Amino acid sequence: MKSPSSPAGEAEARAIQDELRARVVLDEPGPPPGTGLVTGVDVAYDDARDLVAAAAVVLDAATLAVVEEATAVGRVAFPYVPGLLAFRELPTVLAALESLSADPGLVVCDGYGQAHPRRFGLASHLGVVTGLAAIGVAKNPFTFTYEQPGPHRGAVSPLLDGAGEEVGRAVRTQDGVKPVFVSVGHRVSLDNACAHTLRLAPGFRLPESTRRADALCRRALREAVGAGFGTGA
DNA sequence: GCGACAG
DNA sequence: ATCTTGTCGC
Repeated sequence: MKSPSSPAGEAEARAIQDELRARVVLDEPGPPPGTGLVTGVDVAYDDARDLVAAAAVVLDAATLAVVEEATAVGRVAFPYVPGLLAFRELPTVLAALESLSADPGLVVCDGYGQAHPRRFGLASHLGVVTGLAAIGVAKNPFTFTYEQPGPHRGAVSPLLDGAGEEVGRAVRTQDGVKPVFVSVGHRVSLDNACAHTLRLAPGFRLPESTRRADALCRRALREAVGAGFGTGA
C-alpha cells in the first residue's frame, strides 16, 4: 500500500505530492483542440452532513454536445487546505470518472495543475493517478501574479510565481470579463491548454465542461440529501 | 509569529 | 465551497 489515497494529515499529504510530482509528464502536446472528447469534473459539498458529490460530464470537443454524464457521492475525507485541494476532491471525482463507459479524453479540472506551491495541483494529481491528459482552469489567481490581458476574448498574459517563472496563463474568454487562470496538469502543453479553454468557452467566462459539471454535481448533491444519504446507517 | 491562500 | 433578494439586461 504505497502512496495512500487518504493521507492521515497535512504533512503526509505534502509528502505524497512530492513523491507523485516526479510522474508528471510535461513534454507532450496533448490532444489537438476541437477533436475527440473533453470531460469536465467538479464537486459540491454539504459540510453539515459531511457529504461530497462529484460529477463528470463528457463533451464532444467539436460540438460541445454532451456525450455522457456520471456522478458519485461520498463522505468528505479531507479538510480544505490551500495547496492540498486534491485530497479533498479527488476520491469522489475518481469514482465518477471510473463509472463512465466513454474514454474521458482530456479532463478539465476546476482549479490548478502546475500553478501550485509544489507544482502539483489538482489537475496534475488527477492526471498522474489516471494517466489521462488534464488541465486546470481556475477562477482565481491564488498567490500568483499576472498583468491584465488585453480586453478582448483570446487575449492572454503569463501567470507568474514568486521567482518570475510562468506557471500558467490568464486567459480572457469573453470581451471585458475577468480572465480565467489556466495551467497544465499532465500530458498537455500550455499553448494547447489555453486553446482548449478558449474553444470550450464560446459564450461564457467558464468552459462549458466546467459549467455542465458544476450544475450536475449540485443536482447530485441535492438528490443525495433528499434521498437521506446524510442520515442514519 | 501572522496573514494570505485553488475549492 | 457556501450562506442569499432583488435587480439589471439580453
